[in-house]
Amino acid sequence: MKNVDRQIKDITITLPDGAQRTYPSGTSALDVATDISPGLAKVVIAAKIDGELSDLSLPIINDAALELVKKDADEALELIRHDCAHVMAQAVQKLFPGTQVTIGPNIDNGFFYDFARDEPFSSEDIEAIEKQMRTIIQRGDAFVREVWDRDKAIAYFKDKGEAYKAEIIEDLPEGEDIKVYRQGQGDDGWLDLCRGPHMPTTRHVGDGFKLLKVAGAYWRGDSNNAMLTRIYGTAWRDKKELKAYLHQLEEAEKRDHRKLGAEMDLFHFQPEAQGSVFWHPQGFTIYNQMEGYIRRRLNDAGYDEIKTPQLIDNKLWEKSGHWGKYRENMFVVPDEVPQGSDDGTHDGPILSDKAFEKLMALKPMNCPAHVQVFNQGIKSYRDLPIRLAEFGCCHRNEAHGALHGLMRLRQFTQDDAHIFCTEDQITDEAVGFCELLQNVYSDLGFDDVAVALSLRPETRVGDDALWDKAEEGLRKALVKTGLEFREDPGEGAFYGPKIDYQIRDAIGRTWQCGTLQLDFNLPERLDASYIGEDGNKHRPVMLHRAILGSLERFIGVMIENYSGKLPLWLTPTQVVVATITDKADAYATALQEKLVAAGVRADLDIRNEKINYKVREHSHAKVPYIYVVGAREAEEGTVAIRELGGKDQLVKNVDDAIAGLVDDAKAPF
RNA sequence: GCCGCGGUAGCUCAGUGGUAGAGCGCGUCAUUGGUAAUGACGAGGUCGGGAGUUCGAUUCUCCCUCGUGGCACCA
Repeated sequence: MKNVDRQIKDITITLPDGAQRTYPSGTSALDVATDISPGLAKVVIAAKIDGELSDLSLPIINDAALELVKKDADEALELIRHDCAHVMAQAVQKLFPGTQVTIGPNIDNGFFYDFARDEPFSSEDIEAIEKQMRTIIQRGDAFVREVWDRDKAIAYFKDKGEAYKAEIIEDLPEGEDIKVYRQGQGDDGWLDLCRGPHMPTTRHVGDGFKLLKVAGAYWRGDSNNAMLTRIYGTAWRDKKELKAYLHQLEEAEKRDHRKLGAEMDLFHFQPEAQGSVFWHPQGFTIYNQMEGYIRRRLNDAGYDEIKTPQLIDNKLWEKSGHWGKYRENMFVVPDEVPQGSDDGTHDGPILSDKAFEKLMALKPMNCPAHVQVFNQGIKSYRDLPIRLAEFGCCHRNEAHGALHGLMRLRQFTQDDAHIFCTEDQITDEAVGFCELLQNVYSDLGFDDVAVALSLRPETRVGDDALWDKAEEGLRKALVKTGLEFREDPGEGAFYGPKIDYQIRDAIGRTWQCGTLQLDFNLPERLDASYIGEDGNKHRPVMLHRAILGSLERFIGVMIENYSGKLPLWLTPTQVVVATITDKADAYATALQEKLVAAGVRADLDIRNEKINYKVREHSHAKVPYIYVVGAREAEEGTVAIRELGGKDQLVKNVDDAIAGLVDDAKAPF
């Protein structure tokens, strides 16, 4: 056994099954594993000492609980990915001397490493790096942990030209161990500043990894800093797991709402209106169904729907504070008739110098306009709460790089509403909203909702008593609705605490859609008031709230969640009546008309094509039902129903079929 | 906005320093067929825009533009 010379005392090692073993102090986890069985020693990759993941080789000084971590453990992926990042960095520096390393953390499903290099990495470079990584892994160099003196470490990295690493060490708190992990010897040697732990050797990384993409990233995530080159990779226990993950990526790509949107003829984008949607008839059917559904829900929950102007004088935006805080995201329009020209060429300046004297802005939010509606007339405490809803079309001047299909637009429609209430009504209103939101998400097929309560930030408006009341009001509401939630101190907006709702989709991605935000600021700025029981003026509390967030974006999320196979009530074309021969044309036409009359979105396909062709085409278009009719059905007054993806047909008489379909196609509310 | 990659027919993509090709789709004709590809023929492209190099540019270079993957942003 190693380290016997350092033996001072015996320590007790407790294994997960409760068994206790005695070893000399300084024994490593690997020693323990070897002692238990040589076979075990071969498959362990790390240790958990008193619950903390550590290197196998680390000497254990005192009594400890020890868990030996094998490749099938959850923690194994962390280790594999992190080691893989080290191997990648070594490969990069071997192939591209002069490249500086910066940071390389694990992320979901993989890792990245940021490098500072003048030239970007080409796809051939990436292949070469991967090849080099395999060489390093096959060599099976041991990861060796060393603790360095701080100044020595800084000097070492500075001397090597690793300015970023030196900077990282300089920023580490005084007194923290500067740990370095070395892998390989001489020419094939490499080391990196690292918190660890690592697996025993590079060979343990295995072959379940792949480099995925190269991207730019700012040093320390700050756009004022230098742009580094980031290489993303994914790593798994073995090739099989890797393959499964890559397959999953492909599947996710197939669901991309932009791709499905084009295939299903739902909408398009074009350069003349970047970031804004051209809805096609099929897509707008979905949009209208969604809007109608939310409208019914809001109406039922006691909201009043309004519509407010698109273009509003910037004076209002100044008053609301948006001009100061949000201007760079606003589209500003001069309130001036563009200049004509006498000769009809329109060559002259479009606007006069005075154009800037009066500016209008396309609204980026609806709230100031809603306060204007509230402010009309005198409100009594008896009128509260007042809930004003609007399918508000907003324009935001988003950075070009941020635009992404329906998910991030410059013009979008919020299912927005503002509740004006008293401080005492906060909890009831929040409860009401939470319930409404849960019902809506559940109707739309999202049952996994994560809730976060964001509390007061450093800089804020409103006194602490108000914040106390507001935060407590929201907390109480969440407890009352029985929703599980997390609290995020300091994450609230400057104008009030908020609740954010995240839904999880069919492939595990999360989307932040719903929100409930208290606002102490805007009623003050825009002088909203009501007359209280005491006959005096009071400020109402304002709640901003949305369930879908953006109608467009939510439809994008729905398309991806359902892979385009939306619930029947949202599907643009619910059924196609398709004929086998033209002998059934008249019967099919009558059937389709009957369906339409019953409120079903039904198309007719009496083209001169074979039934195979029609079935294939409509299946591709994801039409949920195909009603096939031929001479037989025409004679018997029936229809052969083919469900999307199904192989069998169900023959029903026409009236039963229609009644059943109408029932299935009912909106959930 | 920043870094990288890309833009060739309606769509997906191949290709070349001598003005272009496939599959699907589209049109016409034939086919009257029973549940995911019937056959034949045909139309369709200033190869994203501009400038440069060249006898000649879709191809090479530069600029612009749009898209895209990240980063930053998302009061």
